[in-house]
Amino acid sequence: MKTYHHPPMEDVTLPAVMQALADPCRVAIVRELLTRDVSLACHEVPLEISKATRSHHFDVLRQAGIIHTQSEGTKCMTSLRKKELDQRFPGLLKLVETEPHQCSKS
Amino acid sequence: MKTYHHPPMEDVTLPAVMQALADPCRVAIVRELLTRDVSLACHEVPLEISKATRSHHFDVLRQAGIIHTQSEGTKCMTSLRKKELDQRFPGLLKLVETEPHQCSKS
DNA sequence: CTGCAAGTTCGAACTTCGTCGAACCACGGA
DNA sequence: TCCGTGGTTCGACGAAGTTCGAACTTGCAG
Repeated sequence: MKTYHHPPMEDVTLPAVMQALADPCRVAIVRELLTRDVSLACHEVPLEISKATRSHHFDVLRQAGIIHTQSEGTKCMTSLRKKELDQRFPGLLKLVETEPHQCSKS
Repeated sequence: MKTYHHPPMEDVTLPAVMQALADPCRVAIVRELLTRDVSLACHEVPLEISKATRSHHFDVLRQAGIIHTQSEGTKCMTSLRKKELDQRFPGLLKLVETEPHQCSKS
């Protein structure tokens, strides 16, 4: 059973978070988590990209402190670190939530 | 006298803005403009980078719709597109303002 | 045990980014 | 008219990021 590393929120910097959210796919992932407000398995987020790329994007978000991942059997359940994010970067998630945008595949 | 192109705010996307703010130097520039609340010439922002790189960063911020630049004699005065940004991405500038961070040169 | 489904890891190809020096341009002052 | 200052542009470079297929791992169902 795989374990994941999640950085403590105080180590997360603004540029790092911005970097993570600078990709439309990753914004789409965060939005999905925001609007459905539950844990999701990676493959449940609708994206037209390969498994490998998908895994990579979740990696980036995790290292940026934005999501939390946990193995459950053969799946890996992902949730937003919502409370912590709201405390450290107030308003950030709201930006992602309300912004009208499009999800392309790159 | 050089003129600059400034994208209309409705064309600015969240990933693009995030991308622009994903660099510590550029965050530092925006912060400087925020806290001093005036137009500044490029060279007045304290950064340990070359002229060329500085020009590049201002370019990126301008294309991302974050700053406005105007020639004045031999200088170019730069200001934040504060009102527009606050309307399109409420809370964004506040994030930049309040986040404790460090400006390294890369 | 076998097979499948969900994810991860690896390596490769490719693109984009950050940085700089050098050359250049344009304005203003002496 | 010549010079200095403030910025831009160009070309180059290495570092970093994106994407994929293929091979691998792990747990579950039958």
